[in-house]
Amino acid sequence: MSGVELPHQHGEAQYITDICCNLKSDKNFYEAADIFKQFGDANRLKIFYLLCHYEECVINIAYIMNMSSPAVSHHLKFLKSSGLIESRRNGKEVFYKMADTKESQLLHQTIEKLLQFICPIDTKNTK
Amino acid sequence: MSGVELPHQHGEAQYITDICCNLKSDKNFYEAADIFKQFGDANRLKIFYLLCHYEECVINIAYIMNMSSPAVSHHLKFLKSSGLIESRRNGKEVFYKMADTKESQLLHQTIEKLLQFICPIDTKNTK
DNA sequence: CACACGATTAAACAATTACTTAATTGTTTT
DNA sequence: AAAACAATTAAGTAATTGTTTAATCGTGTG
Repeated sequence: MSGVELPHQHGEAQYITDICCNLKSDKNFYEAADIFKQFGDANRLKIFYLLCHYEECVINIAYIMNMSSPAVSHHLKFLKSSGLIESRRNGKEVFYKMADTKESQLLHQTIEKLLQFICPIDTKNTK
Repeated sequence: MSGVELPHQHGEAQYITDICCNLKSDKNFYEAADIFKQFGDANRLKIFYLLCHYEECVINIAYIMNMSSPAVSHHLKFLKSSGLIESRRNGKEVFYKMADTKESQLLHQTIEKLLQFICPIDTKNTK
């Protein structure tokens, strides 16, 4: 994978090869995109944000989010499929919280920073 | 906004109020979700990643991505609408690159880290 | 000015997604 | 075992999205 010939030459063609190599290995990008996709929906983003701070059962999440249980369950399943949250059953209830992984921590940090950028005041006093 | 009564009591109800307050201010989350949405598509993620490293014209991006110009143009418009990339026209060509903003830098960092988590080997030698 | 080329837009389509309601599963209590 | 409650799954639907092809816009050149 050396000597990529681009249609237009702008002087960076010799370096672009490295990036091309990375871009060719699609799999990693699809996996990363799958994680970002989770936060592309505001409700799912809010649920994850909530679960970064507290462990909660579906009923309470639904109440806080002002959503139906099935809708919440759907989002939780989605988030869990990407390994971003984890669950434990306690009797009739299932508790969800942020997964204890590098990915989740990274994304949580990113979300906090992003919210600060978007509105410094609103997030100033966040616990 | 004090004293949120949750359907189920698990001992954290008194703290959950703060988070509820944040969650109520939907606008910020929708704005954040809009940014994450950009990276929920692998092709758009790759395009942004590319533009974090190089400034390129549409034809070259399309060639590298193995996509049609209209498809690329569509994604570029999408990315630009979120302020993640910027463009300049030079003659017949329009060059795109990562925007010089906190948001873009944050997301770029996050993407790099995430790719490392996903596959440490592939991204070890990335320039 | 006509033409070529790069980029964008429009229209159309297949695929995906988020939600609702209804039905089902799993667990606890009586 | 039956009833009650929490959670999930299924079916269906409206809305959104990513892509293709064709047409249009902008800029530079013969």
